[in-house]
Amino acid sequence: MGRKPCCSKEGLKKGSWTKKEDLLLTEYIKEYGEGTGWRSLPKKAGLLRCGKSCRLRWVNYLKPGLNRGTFTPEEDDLIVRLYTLLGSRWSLIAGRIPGRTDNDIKNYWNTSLLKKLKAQGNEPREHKSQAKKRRRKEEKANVSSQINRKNNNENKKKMKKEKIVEKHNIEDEEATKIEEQPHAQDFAQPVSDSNHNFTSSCSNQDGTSSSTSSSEIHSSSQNTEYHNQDEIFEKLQVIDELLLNDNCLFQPEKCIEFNNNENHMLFEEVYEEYFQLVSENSC
DNA sequence: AACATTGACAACCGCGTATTA
DNA sequence: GTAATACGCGGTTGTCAATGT
Repeated sequence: MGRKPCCSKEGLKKGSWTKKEDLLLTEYIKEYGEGTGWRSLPKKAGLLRCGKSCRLRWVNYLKPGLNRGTFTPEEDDLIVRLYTLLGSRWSLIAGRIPGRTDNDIKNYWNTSLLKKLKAQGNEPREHKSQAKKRRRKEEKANVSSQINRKNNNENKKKMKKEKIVEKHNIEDEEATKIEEQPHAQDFAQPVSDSNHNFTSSCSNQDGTSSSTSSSEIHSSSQNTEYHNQDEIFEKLQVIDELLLNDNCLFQPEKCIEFNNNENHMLFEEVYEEYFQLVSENSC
């Protein structure tokens, strides 16, 4: 079964979006919301664009509440820490940084932050998942060059089988990792969840999903030998409280106001302690 | 002034997964 | 149970403005 393209490419516009297109998309979503299906949206909104392209434009550029200002040192720090823990799971990282999108962070990481860190001699180690990905890519490249096209189908079947086995191996490894570092994943839970109790679904590297609630995290942390897990959890809760506050630290227009109030002092204090604890754990 | 290089960011593409029929 | 479809993610490429030569 060949996968069809997400949409017919014929007659569809590509490249930069015009103001008129932005307006059409914004107006449509304002009226009907995001949940009406991206595929059918362009036609309904009068756009000659692929639904995928519309989604991307909305999510990364037009959506209200996006922070398009320069990255603050706090955000830099947060990104580096989360990258160390999660690798290039940009959407998860973005979920912890209000107003920033995965694309934003990914671009910033690739164009600025990584260079900055290299210059400082603080280049982060390649994350486990990244190393695995890289190896798989290299292997794939080698294998594909050797595959005899006549036997392509057979090889595909074989690879499919191998993938299943590999998937199981990854799952085993993830499970082991969680056992070894009980809360490495916990830091990936979005701060901006509306229910605000850390209940969230989390996409794993292999694409599987898991969900954890704060109570589960808390109770499991009590069973761990890591003495500071509870403390980290508490700090995270405080940070979340502060981030969900109207005077969110990462909204630049509110920064001045924020800098002057007590919450900011508290945030800095808790933030400092939080990263100390995370550092101890992630090293 | 003209061209080359670099940096930042927007957008595209392909893949994996979830959902639907 | 399976194929078709839709969505979301991460890697990569394209574009354009700023800067250097």
